[in-house]
Amino acid sequence: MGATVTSRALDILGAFDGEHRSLSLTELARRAGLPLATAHRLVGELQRWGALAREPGGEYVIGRRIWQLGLLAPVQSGLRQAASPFLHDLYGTTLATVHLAVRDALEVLYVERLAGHVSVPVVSRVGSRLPMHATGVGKVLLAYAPEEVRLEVLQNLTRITAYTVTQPARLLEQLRRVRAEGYATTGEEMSLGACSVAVPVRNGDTVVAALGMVVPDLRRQLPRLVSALQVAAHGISRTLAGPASVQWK
Amino acid sequence: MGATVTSRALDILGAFDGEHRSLSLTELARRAGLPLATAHRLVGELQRWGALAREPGGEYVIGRRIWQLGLLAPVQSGLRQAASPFLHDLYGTTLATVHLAVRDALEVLYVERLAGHVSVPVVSRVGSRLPMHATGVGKVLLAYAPEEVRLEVLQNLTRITAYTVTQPARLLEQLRRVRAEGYATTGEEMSLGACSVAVPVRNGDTVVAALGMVVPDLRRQLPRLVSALQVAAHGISRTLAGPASVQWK
DNA sequence: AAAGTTCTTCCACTGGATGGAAGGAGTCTC
DNA sequence: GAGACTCCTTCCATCCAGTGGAAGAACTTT
Repeated sequence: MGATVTSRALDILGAFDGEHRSLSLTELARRAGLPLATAHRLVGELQRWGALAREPGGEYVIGRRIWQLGLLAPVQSGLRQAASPFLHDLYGTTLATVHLAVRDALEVLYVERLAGHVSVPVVSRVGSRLPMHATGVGKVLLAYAPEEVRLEVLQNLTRITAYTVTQPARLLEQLRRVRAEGYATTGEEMSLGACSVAVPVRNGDTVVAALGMVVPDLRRQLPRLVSALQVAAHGISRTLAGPASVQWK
Repeated sequence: MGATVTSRALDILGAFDGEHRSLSLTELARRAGLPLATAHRLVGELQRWGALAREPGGEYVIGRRIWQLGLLAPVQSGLRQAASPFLHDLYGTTLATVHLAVRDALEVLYVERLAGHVSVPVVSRVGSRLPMHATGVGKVLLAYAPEEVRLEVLQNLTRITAYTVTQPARLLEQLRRVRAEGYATTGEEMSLGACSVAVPVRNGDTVVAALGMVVPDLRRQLPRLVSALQVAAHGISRTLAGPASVQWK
């Protein structure tokens, strides 16, 4: 094998995801790729600490202590909190689905999402990951990502809908325009019936997040949406750079 | 020593808290009680997995992966989501600080909190823990906790303000009344200038959480607040019991 | 009651974990 | 600008915590 103990414990935690919020010991062992006895021992220890909890039915779920720890992550305590009021304003004035996302390795990680009943059905959830090349926020983040990230992503442009951009050259051209014009758009590239616009959120000079909206149709209202997004993005940037908040250092 | 590898890895994670969101390797090792070399190795592994992240300055913070995992905890995905709209309604009609909390071992764990600018300054934050005997939500949770929990808590009634109830007999009497009347109150027992009311939130027959509000003065408006809280609590209960939501099993 | 599950415990062997020590890489001090 | 800091990284011989097959307990199903 050659697996460290820590990596095994982490594999157990990694066995949980949006589709698997509660797992029996056996499932957990199988998904983590560990022998039952080993999983049993590790799971016991994780549970005692509070990383996992056991439901009445005997199944394991993520524990409160992990939830609590997660609240300390900078995504949550810095970015998310700084952005929250601006997202609400945006949502209030447009009533479209609003997204805040960061780049995590080669994917988009959704940090916050506001969606009304009215709005277009969207795939993303808070905490979920999507490919960068097919989402508005993803294109923004990719446009400002380090060269090597961009190259790697361009090598693997998987098709999701008929409109997904899968030619590296075409995407590169789009990214160039994102940098030039300050916003990105998509048209049914991730899911049919959904278009999106997104703009960068900066902290100082570096782009730290992207702010986007999803609407059924862009054509008519693009300029209006872009400026609304930019106002909000600037607000977030100012808050981030601002009075070092309460929670920095 | 006799510490398992897993426990050491967890000690590292446990070194982070609300007052220590970012730690240098040395601090981390000291707080976790580990030799530097050991901490270094474990921290590296945690970072590679995404449990920790490294800031530009070289300090470690909780990583996005932990944040993401935390979103899967039942506290978050079941209770918190079910309660959210009702909390907003409550807040909207009263403009007081609103709290949702659960019992975690012998303490109150705050799951959600809405506070306006207007409201009384309060100690609690989302994810923080406070003693049960000095908070409204705590008294509710204690009143419905298993006998053994109650006994243990009663043995250690630390004084926080001049008004904190520290006599076991007096607290027991209060808890009896909580069960009889369906709500609990506090008057400056946790922090001066703040009073609170709280009611239980049930899932079926069992009390799973407490819903509370903090106000500068109770006298005049108690009945009004209690009924508002109860309406909201019932709503939450119904949602919890309800259509098994999207996210159960 | 027999044949399934899934979970828990045990224990002799072994390879991953350990941590003191030495060596970088900055930063401050006089 | 040499010396004294602090903080981080790497190395490796020793050893103890981790391992996981197997047996058995606790259920459920047939």
